[in-house]
Amino acid sequence: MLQLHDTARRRKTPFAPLDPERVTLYVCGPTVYDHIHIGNARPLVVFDVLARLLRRLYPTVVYARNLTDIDDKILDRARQERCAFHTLTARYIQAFHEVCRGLGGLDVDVEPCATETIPAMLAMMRNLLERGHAYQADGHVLFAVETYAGYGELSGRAVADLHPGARVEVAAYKRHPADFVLWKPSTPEQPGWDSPFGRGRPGWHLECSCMIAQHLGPTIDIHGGGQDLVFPHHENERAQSRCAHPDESFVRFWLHNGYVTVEGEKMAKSIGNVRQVRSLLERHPGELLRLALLHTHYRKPLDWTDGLLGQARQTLDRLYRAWADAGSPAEDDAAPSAAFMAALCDDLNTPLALQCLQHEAAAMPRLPVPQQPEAARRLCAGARMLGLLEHSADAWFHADAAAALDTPAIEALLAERLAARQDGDYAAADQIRDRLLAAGIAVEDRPEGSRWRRIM
RNA sequence: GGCUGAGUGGCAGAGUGGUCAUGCAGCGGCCUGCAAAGCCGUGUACGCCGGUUCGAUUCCGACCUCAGCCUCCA
Repeated sequence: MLQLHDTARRRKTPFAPLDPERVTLYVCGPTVYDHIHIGNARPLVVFDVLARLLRRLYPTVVYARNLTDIDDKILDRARQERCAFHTLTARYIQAFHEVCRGLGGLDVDVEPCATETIPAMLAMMRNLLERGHAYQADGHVLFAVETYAGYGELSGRAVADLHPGARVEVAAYKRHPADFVLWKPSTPEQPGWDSPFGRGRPGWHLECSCMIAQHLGPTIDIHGGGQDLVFPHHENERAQSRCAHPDESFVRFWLHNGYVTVEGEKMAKSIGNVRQVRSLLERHPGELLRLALLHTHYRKPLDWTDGLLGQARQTLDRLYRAWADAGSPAEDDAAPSAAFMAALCDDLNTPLALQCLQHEAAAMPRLPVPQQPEAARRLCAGARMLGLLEHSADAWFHADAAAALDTPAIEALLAERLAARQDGDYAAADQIRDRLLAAGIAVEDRPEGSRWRRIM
């Protein structure tokens, strides 16, 4: 049985989809104005694992992740770079897709863009205006938070507790300081869409509400995102969607992942410690980054350090080794162990699930040989739900990641070493081994012969 | 100030009202020409103060510390 921590209820709750034949999942995707960093990647990886789990438990899962491709940050950036906003977004959408591939198949079923959802946004605004939940002022369409009694329920805030203007001056045209923008006017040089409210562009919160309604339906099972989106983004989404569709609950389970810090500090451009996924992928396999992100429970803070990557490397090497020693069997329909599934079903406890895999890997050599392939298939099935063991062990250990020596050179040195060993010239053999080690190649002598692997 | 979350052994990180996390690092052993890998064994822990309890790291309360949010940052 699957249970998930729901932010609105503030506790783990047994999960059952509205329609057991069609589970719906929506995750807030990136605003495409820059390359994504490791903090952005955390929800992508976490909810990818959730999607893989759901796909195993239910016949159909529809997973949507949006691209916010119209936003003031995008416009600012495009102005700086003196290019059209869609040129900028096209570039970063492509970069985003490359990173998704690098992280190992962060595939979604639907990937809507905000700019393709404008008609639905106009319709929702008309709806909210008719119902009296929105008003027009100074070229804007604004949502009136005081018309929705449930405002603040998700984030646990009372409207009175908000300190509006704490960071940003309140616009004079707002009826209530907490009112937020659904539609804002564009100047002639800014991109905009013609509408009954004048030429303008949508507010951020409205985009997500409409993409959800259009692609998944008025009420979805799970909405995920980073913890920082709880307020105001998700609180506002919830308010406008519930007011536009009063008979619908909008989202049945809200899931939020914790923040990523770098060496104990907040990741920020001003500190200069932003870890872009693109750069990390140049130095590390995607599976390593995945494992590092899944090593901590998704709701907890995660501190990104070099030690974390080293640890992930150890764990993955161990899994690959155990799997390879049992013949690297893999079957698409193999089932993970019950313990592994129980861990994932308990609010996506990936650290515990990884422990299960490590147990299974360690127990493998002690099993009678005929049972080993089945155990290895189980291990692989679990690992692949986490997006791990997707390569062959050979490719994993021998990957040519800008190493000092290429594979033929390594094989030649190993042949030379073997000859020295056979001659009893261990000094020469050890010298070659040291040379390989200095080049990042570890050698293991096994009964059937020497084998090698790249180390970090 | 308000809201939300977090504080576990040298490090990372699960879990639990009273016997085990696990991995890395350490130590001892097996294996090895020596290593590596693997295996076996082994030590160290639950922020602080109270309360409930036969017994609390686990439940309750206060406190301390850290992080995030408080109008558009995953």
